[in-house]
Amino acid sequence: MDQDAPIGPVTDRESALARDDKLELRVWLRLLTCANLIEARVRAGLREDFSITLPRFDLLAQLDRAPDGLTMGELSDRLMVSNGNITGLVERLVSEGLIARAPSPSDRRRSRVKLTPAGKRAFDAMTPTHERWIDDLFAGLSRAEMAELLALLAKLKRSIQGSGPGAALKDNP
Amino acid sequence: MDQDAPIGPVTDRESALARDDKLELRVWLRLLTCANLIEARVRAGLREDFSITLPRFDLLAQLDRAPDGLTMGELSDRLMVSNGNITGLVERLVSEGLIARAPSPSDRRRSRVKLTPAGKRAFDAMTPTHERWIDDLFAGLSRAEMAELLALLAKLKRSIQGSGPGAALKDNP
DNA sequence: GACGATTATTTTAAGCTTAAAATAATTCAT
DNA sequence: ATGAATTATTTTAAGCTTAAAATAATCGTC
Repeated sequence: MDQDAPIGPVTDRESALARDDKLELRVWLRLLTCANLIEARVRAGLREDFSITLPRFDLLAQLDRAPDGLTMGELSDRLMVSNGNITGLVERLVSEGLIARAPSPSDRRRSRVKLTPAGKRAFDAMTPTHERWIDDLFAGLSRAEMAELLALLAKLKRSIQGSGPGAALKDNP
Repeated sequence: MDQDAPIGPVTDRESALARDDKLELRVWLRLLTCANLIEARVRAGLREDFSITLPRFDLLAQLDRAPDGLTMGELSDRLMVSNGNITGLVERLVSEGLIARAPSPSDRRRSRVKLTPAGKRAFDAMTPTHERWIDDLFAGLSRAEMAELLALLAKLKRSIQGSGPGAALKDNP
């Protein structure tokens, strides 16, 4: 028996943090908790309703937004996973007939990956349900709160990208 | 030929979303982007500076906050991973000598996992550096902004837990 | 106190993920 | 043009992760 239904008080990574801990750490752990909770719901929904995994869905979603297809490297960037990861993921989706690979004419190192008609159809069948799940998960927030959250996350994203490796040697204006 | 410089603008999952897309989806994807970026930094830092993986560090961190140790199930809840996952993670950390398992005297199904002195020492050696990484990543936000973000994420967390499976049959006040 | 239901954990099979090394094609400065 | 450096991708080995089934112990009830 699996016991993964989070009924009752959830005791996650961040709930146990004493309240005098560092603010940065608390925000990070709460952010991680939210991301994990949402991801778990979406993953379960995709499996139960569509028998597909989250990584495969994410890859299809990227291709759906790119009518001309994407290279392996572009997929790796957008999904924020290692390039070696994409190789296997693409292989599995090709063998399922949901995507197709074609060598790039100009650069023989590259290949371009596209949705097949079947892949497009499969993705379109999942989108409305997926969007409903997300809407439900955010139902407790007003549009103003979501906008505020979006803005703060944008600032955080810039902060992250401004720190770390190469922060000093940026050549951007 | 690629217009994407290695340092230049990052093209991740959410950057490509048209701005008329649903607000909920945009917040979710930006949240995911931030979580992925932070996780990647921490993962790389732990590997480079301490030769440890993120899951192992996370498990040690949970045990550090639990002087009396935790059961396998408690670890699974707190780290928000499957119970089967914990089995292997604990095995590896036991074989490294960083944690120890002891059968629960009252319930022979359970076992209690604790940090060993070596594990405590190893974790204490990593903590300050880890905290510095997090502080750096959040350096672009004021304390007020972090507090606001923390509050919005708390609201989101409640929203998530209030939706989904069993939302109607909650027995909590 | 026996028995069905519940709970804690492990096992299994498959898939995901990473970092590092390897392969192969392109670019660039001679 | 040649060769060094760069870029795109695959391979490899190890580890992580999940869902589902299996095992085993406890609990509740009669």
